Amino acid sequence: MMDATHPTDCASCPIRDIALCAKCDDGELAKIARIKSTRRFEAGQTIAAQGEGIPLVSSIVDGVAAVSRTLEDGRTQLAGLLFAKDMVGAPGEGQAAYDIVAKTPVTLCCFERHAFEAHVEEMPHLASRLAELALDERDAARAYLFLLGRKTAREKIASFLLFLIERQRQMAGSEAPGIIRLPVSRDEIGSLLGLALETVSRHLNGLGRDGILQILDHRRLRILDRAALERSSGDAPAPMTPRELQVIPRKSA
Amino acid sequence: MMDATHPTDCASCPIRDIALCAKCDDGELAKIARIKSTRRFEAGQTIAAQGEGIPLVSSIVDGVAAVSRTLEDGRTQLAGLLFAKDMVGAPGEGQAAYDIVAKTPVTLCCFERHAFEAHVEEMPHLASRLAELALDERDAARAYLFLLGRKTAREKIASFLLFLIERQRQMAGSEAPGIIRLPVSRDEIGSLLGLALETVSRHLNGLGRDGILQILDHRRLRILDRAALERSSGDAPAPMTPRELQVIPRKSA
DNA sequence: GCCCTGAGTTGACAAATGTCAAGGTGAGCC
DNA sequence: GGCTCACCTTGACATTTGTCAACTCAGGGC
Repeated sequence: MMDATHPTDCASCPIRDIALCAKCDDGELAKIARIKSTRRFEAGQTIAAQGEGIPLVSSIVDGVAAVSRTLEDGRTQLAGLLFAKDMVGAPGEGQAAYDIVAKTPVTLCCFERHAFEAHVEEMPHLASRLAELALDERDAARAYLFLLGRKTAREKIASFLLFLIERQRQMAGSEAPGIIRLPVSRDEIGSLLGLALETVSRHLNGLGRDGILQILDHRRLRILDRAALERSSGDAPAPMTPRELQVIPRKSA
Repeated sequence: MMDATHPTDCASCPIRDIALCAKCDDGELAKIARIKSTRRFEAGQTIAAQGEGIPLVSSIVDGVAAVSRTLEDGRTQLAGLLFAKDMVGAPGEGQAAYDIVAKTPVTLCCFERHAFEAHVEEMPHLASRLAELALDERDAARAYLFLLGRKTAREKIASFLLFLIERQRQMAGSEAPGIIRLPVSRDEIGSLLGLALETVSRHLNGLGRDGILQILDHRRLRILDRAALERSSGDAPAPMTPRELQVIPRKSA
């Protein structure tokens, strides 16, 4: 289920400044480094399973994972993606609330749960950083909810692409500018957006036909017209006519 | 924008055991009580506005609020509901990420931000409780995402009702058992579920015609057949035929 | 090379949902 | 009482999207 442990150096850690340890000074860092290990998962491997206890607290150093749920009949429903700095098991979580599955090769920075929780209680830096990260993830989940509200399939897909662009920009240098790497299949994009995989395929190709993007291969797109993509997302930088205060109508069926 | 300040007693606080202060001992409680105040908002009032700084850190003591976003043209999109114990401004949040609007009368327990943040740094109980609450809210937002994935309108509505039942059960005694109070209009339910208000109305009445529930008035329902409601929610306690591992198909158009 | 598999694409059709429009109901107010 | 207004309901119709099915394409193993 998981690869060997690779101890690594915090000084060269790509998420040193944004991870749980971001506020720790060198002394504190040395303390938690003692209970630290690095783990690697290949695409497709389950990092944490719903209902199982997680003996580790960890953050994603590199790669993309999905928050998912497996139904009794074996089918899978996705509810979001996790990127560098996102936490996988958190202190105080008795057991995982859902599955976390690697969608690309994922590197995790892990701490032994029990020891980590003890450190949290004595290092205010760590506790408050933990709270900040948890609030960030809450806000990310909410932002994702806004991405899905009352939109057409095309708008959802455009929004999703913009979301990926934003995420990939944050962890800079991953790809040539203007290129999006899709970490998931058409079917999984459908699961993330509540659409059928055929609908995803059609609208992705539709955006291509409209000259907004170019499909390089199944997992890579080139954005040709970012402004048009934004207009397609339905996230109204808005018509100029101020209408009465009302709830957003879904753009169509 | 907000009512007068009403100092109240923590000993009789309905969220004493689940709020930010849950882990605080009497001494710590006394400390933070000094910077505490209670505020009340009427239904419809904006508690926090997107982009504005929030000078207070607070938790909902009673009532229901919505996480929402206002588009440039004045229309509103909802992305979730907030109940007792949920936080409204959190420590470390420079400014609100979205609007928070009261949907019923809401009572908040508020702390002056700057002083509260200082307390967080020196009280590990407070910091770790804050992190727990933030993680809870992250998980609630994710659970809500699962509620929306690849479902028909009827399934979404049934799931939403079950979600409300669960929330109302937690803050016990609010209503006779089997009665659901809807904190929002049909239009707002539509915004929460990504549906047209007419679709919400039709399926709500459809559930009524099927004997699953009874519409008492626009804001109150009686659940007549909880098991059938669960079956209608699409959250598969599942057909017994184990199928191949695949992504959940949307149940229909 | 060949076959097999998984993923993606495309088309035809059906069904669910959105849109438009008309009408109903209840609360508050004069 | 009888307004008005907001909210809800209901119907008819248009459109999007899902479903089913066939086909293509690329990769891996033998």
